[in-house]
Amino acid sequence: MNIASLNPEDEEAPLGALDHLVGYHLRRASGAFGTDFARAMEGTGMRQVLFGILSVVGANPGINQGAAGRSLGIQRANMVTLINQLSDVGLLDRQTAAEDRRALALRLTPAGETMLRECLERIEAHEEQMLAGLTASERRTLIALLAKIEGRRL
Amino acid sequence: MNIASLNPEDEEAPLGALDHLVGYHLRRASGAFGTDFARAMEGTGMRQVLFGILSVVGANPGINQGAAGRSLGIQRANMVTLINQLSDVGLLDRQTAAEDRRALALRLTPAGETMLRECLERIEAHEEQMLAGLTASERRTLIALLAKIEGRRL
DNA sequence: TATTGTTATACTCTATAACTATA
DNA sequence: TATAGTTATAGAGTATAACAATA
Repeated sequence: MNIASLNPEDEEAPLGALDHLVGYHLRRASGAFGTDFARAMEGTGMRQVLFGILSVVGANPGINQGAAGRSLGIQRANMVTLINQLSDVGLLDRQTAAEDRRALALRLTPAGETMLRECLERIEAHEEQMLAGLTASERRTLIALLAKIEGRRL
Repeated sequence: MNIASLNPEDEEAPLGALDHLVGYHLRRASGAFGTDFARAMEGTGMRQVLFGILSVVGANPGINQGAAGRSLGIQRANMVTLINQLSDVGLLDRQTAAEDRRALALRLTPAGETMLRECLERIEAHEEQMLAGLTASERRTLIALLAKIEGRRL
């Protein structure tokens, strides 16, 4: 019963250079979060992007579709379908903006407010589970480091 | 000249609850890395997934297609197309494994070795740029924290 | 002219189910 | 029966270009 064969098939194979790359670990960690997020949202119809929109609109009632997208890094063209989806299920209300008749002002419906609140509860449990291995201080550090990286996008 | 209007359109709108969620910041940071990775790889035809495969195969010559996928979190079915792409451009060699005629043993071609080496150079510059705001110690911390999170996937 | 939202489109990544050939 | 690879397919995220209405 040898501990490791030359061609490892039971243990995970070493990753090579990849293992030292921040980008790789970001991708895997983000993917793991995404998968568990989907599981946590089961039955609600919410996804990461859609919840993001609910959150921003909830925090900025009457915000323009474009501005909401910009704050989330979502392109104009892609916002259309996403807003349609939220509107179609009655979570979001869109009306031509009074000051600028090109723009659409977004607001949560009462159902949208409820959905935001209920999802947030589930998400907090999901984050708690995904971050169980990290102390409160480590979680703060992690967010701070990630925020620095995001900043470099713009 | 007021600092912030009630309906912010020039500044970025606040994100609401989203801003305290690790999952959100992971997604944005990972996306930023992905975009810059693509820019850094321009002209090579390499993408994050494909480079990952090159790296693992390079570190484990003769590894089975399935084992390579498992170590990267890529499903069997999706490996097929990816390996085809690498094989089609002559970066990767696949041969029926001697010990198990169901399996395919993967190896880098000389061109694959070169591609791996050259991409790695570009990637190191790309990571350096994306992480310019972080000290060496912060980078180590970040990788360590991310690794803990990934572990929770399996 | 520039901007808001829209349509059309295409590419990548990921996921599931069913098949084949070997073991 | 189980495993390695394959095929087919579908959903989701993101990207670009071109257009209409409004500013």
